[in-house]
Amino acid sequence: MRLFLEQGFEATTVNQVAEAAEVSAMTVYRHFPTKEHLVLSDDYDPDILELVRTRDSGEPLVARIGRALADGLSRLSAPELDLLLRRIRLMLSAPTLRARLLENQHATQTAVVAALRAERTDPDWEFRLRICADACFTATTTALIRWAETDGAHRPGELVHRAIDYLAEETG
Amino acid sequence: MRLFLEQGFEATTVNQVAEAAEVSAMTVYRHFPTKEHLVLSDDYDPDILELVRTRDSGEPLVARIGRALADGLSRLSAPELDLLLRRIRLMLSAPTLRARLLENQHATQTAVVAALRAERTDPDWEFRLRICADACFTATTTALIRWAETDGAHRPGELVHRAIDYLAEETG
DNA sequence: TAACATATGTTAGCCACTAACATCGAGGAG
DNA sequence: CTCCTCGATGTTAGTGGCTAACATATGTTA
Repeated sequence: MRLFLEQGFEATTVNQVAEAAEVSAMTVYRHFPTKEHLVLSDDYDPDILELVRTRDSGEPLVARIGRALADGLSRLSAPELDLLLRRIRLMLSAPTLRARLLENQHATQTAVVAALRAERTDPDWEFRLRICADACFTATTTALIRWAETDGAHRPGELVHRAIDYLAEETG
Repeated sequence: MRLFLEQGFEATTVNQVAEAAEVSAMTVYRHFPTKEHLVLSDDYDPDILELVRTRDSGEPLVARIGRALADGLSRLSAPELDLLLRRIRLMLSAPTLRARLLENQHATQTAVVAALRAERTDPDWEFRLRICADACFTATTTALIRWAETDGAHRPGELVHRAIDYLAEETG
């Protein structure tokens, strides 16, 4: 992270990271499948799933998933938020990173869908789930980007709440 | 496209594409910035923007953008749909392609936001726009994926309409 | 005909990433 | 204590995406 922030993501080679970590480049690749994974670890999934599962299943899906994500963010500690902020800034600077993040987000969305899939048996239930989960995740990401752009002024959980509210207002 | 479909995206080298096109690899790179761009051309943007702009600005945002996307898809000809279907299938098979598509989608979303930004001056108007545009674009993509998974059974425009409806039903 | 612009080819090189094999250290079996 | 095994690490060589620098050709304009 230090090297990436100092020199930029693309300008930093994996060899430099390996050198700074006092290991060989091969070792880096054994622990992180790609250079992007050095930035994006994505270990929030279990918490998110737990939050979504324990919510009232009577709520509309968007509220249920969206509020879960917002609440999850609200619980992060200051240092966790700090790391998150740095990651987002990096992400905004390197297109390949942004692409990977979107893919990560998609993976988490898939996990959420899998967790809720069994709740109903309507033929289109999974389709419905995917639509709503996607809307919530992209809203969250957009809120986080706004958070980074405004230099962490507001609380991220609050921004996500607002994003979900906007979505509700603009849906006829 | 032929080589990619025959051998898979990752197994096909740019050199092979160049050879099949009877040009040098360098020429390929001069026309397509990356290997992924050989699959993802993304020239629908102008049509989408036009459709969104000419819609009733009194509609809620999600309906406005979502219906525009659905209508745009409904207007595609059979060969265009065929190409689209092949692209989506390829995309689903190669993670790096999926990542790029999500990035493309984000670029289009940015264009839509830029087109509608001037309509209002509320402080959060752009934020609101981004949230809604994202929801509509991911819903469209999810609908298209479902379309590809069911082997083009339904009409894609219709699926997108349904996706937007679901989003409305599940937003409280 | 000459000058120029544009498209293409060639070569060499960087860097992310992989495969194959060598090495080394910690822990268990005897 | 010794030997063996196994897991983590290093080394080397290579593939393939992508770029830069320079050379060549082809068509256009003066």
